Amino acid sequence: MDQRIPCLIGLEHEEADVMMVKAMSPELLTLVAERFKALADPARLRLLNAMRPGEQSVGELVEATELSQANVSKHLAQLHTLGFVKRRKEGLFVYYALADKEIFRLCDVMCGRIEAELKDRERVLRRAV
Amino acid sequence: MDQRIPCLIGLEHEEADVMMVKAMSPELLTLVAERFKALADPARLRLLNAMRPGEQSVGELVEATELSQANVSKHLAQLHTLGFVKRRKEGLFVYYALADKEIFRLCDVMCGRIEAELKDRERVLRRAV
DNA sequence: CCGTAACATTACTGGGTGGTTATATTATGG
DNA sequence: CCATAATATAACCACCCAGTAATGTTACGG
Repeated sequence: MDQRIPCLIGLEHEEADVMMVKAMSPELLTLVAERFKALADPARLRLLNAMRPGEQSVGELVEATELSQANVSKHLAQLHTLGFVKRRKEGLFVYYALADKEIFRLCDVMCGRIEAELKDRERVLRRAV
Repeated sequence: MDQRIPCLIGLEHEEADVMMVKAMSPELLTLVAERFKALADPARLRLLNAMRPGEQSVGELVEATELSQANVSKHLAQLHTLGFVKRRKEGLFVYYALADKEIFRLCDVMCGRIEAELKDRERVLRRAV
């Protein structure tokens, strides 16, 4: 799990700096994949997004996401199992909140990729005119 | 796509700083989910991991990952479509390389979560003794 | 107690997808 | 040309999983 392998830094072949990087075992990668899978669903991302302003009850999340109650509960259970959200019970209500903000760093990176892609596509379209 | 919503900063209720953050539309979240899905598979993560040292031919990737050739080709096609890898043809061979290193920032965040989780589990175990 | 409200869980089903096997494509050497 | 090597594609199957509908659980109020 903490084995190390060489890794090119500059991506371009000119600057062939090499850094030793943690090699990831297949077992670790399986765990990582499992986490990514939790974020690989629009419904779960909408739930996480709905929690940005702060903790929300299940009912509020149902309303915000326009998903069925059963569906929301199931997705929340998954997110909770993997540690993406924390729960707090208060009477009849259960409040969910983001376990940390790291999640949106991940989303922002993905959004960056998408933006770049859209910009690229736009550039190609302009060239085609 | 560039609408803004309030978002708590400190996660703890004491410091209730609020920042306006980009709200993500369901459409954007669907695109984001699609990207995460590409990373939500052990085989594809192993392929990406195998490209850390630099570009690799399909055959090399088959050997490194111990996946079938057809399987590798299919996964590479997916990763290429979503812009995670770039290809370079040279004679009979096709060389694949990471499109950028951002990908491993993502994986490292996930690894951090897993490490924390393992540490936590360990702590609970110690307490149980 | 009992009814009800909030949430969780179960059983089920349809669509999506990872893997395999077989076949197609492309390029090279003779 | 033809055989072959490297890669891509197609067809197929088994499995997983998101959504739904129904039911279960828990807590509150009267």
